[in-house]
Amino acid sequence: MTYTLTTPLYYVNDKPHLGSAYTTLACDALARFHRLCGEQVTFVTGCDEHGQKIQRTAEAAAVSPQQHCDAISRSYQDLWDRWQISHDAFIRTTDPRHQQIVNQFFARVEASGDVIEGRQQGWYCVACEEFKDDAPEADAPQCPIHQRPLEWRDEVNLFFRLSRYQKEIEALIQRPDFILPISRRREVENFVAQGLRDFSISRRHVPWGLPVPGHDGHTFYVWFDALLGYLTALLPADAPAELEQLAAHGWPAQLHVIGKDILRFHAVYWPAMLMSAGLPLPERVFGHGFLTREGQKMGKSLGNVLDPDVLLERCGRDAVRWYLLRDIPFGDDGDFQQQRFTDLVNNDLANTIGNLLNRTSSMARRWFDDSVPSAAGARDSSHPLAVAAEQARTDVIAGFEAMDFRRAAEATLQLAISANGFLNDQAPWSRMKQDGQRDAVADDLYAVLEATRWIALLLAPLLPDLSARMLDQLGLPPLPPGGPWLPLLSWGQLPPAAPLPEPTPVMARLELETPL
RNA sequence: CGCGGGGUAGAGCAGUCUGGUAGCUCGUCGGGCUCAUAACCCGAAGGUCAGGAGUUCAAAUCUCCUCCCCGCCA
Repeated sequence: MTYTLTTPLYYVNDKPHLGSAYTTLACDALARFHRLCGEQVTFVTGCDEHGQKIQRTAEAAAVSPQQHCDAISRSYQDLWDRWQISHDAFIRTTDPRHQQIVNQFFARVEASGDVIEGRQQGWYCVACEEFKDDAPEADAPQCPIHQRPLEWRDEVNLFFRLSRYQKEIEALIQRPDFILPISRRREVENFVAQGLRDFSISRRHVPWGLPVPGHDGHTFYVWFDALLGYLTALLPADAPAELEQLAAHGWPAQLHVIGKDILRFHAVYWPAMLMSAGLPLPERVFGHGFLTREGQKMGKSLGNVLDPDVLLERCGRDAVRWYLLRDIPFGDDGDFQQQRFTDLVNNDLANTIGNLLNRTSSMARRWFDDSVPSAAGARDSSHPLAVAAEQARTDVIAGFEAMDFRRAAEATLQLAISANGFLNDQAPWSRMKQDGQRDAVADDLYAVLEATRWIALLLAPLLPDLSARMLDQLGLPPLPPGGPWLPLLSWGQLPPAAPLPEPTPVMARLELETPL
């Protein structure tokens, strides 16, 4: 069973922002989950590096487009390294292999009779790399997204005959799981229902692009070549890049995760292009929401941009991952609120989970010779915490399968809450003072330690770092990245009498003195 | 203009399809405990469910109207 998933290939216009990090983090959690379940995962990310916008940005910075792309693309790779993103492939559309794939793909599309010449007239937004629908006679129209003047274009371009795929696309987007979340499907349906129009796939006078074979002076429209990056990414670097090899390397993808703004490209244009080239279609496109900050759109003009770099440095991987994935329903728009961020991280991670491990380990070490107490009834699957753990496992798995990170996170938390409650009810600190209670206390502490082992395991896809620290604190070996995970999730596997390391807090509380 | 989503406690959300004590998380307040990272456990306060009209024994939930936010329309 193989599982291929992709982030968007990020446009290298500027350094990475939090939105890109959000998408990538979510994919990372998904990729880790599927690996832990024993699947062969290919997690693709990368950069989209062509187009007039890049060219101009480079010019403005007085560097060559290639230098510009190298630098920005480098910053993406660095950032993902620091976030410990577990991607298997990082594709750059300036990779020479990519040109080969684009050429082969274009040849197929052309052979299908889906490429025609047409004259494109209209107002163009370079920032969007898109033609807009403003009337030709419009006076100095502006891009509604970028608030920048549109440029008038009148040129002969190559067009992809999207209109031929009306029926197929209509059928495709009706598939229940193709566009997720379903709330976004209607938008696409609406768009398709208006009738699909052919779209231009080449530009003239844009030297920073891949040349279109057989059409001098044309370069590919950036979106046309960018989407194909998903294919190039899958092919091994040490073999010739051939479309024929894709089936052996994980195509079709099971999932494209994207921001809601580029849903149309992925749910309409891209499948039609693949159909034209005779390639299988991805199974699912998930368009997640956008992040605001304290209720406001993040933007340079407002100066309220949250830099993923700063977030990482000041708060750490676990905190940010937890907040973004546990608190924002994946798919919906979300608001980053610093107060809630620190509240949740401190409550959930430091207090409920971290302190649970800390307090239990302390008691076990103090009264049971620095080791895991031996257990009798606590290893039985009918123990109340065993039952709670089973429930948590079920919910975590269901959560990940539904791409509902929040559900997975809450289920894990719930287990920790149950364990804390159990401790308070049993009050081992009191019972230790009574005669003849030692074995009962041992049993209780064992059960709670075993529950924390489960918590650590269940946290692995979401918070790999914290998970590893918890396992370490329990005296257990690190989790092998490819699993097996499920076999470890059976009650009573924590070895009794094993030594417990001296406890140190696995999760520090966040104390942010100043705004992020 | 058209289409779609939304307006529920201080904050973020669920509940609306299949009317009938308005629920969750965080925050706030009170109590308990003392093993632990000022932590953990228990409890409480806090809502005219955007506004108006209607249907009904009964409306956050159904109908109509109004206001406000947000998204889509290459």
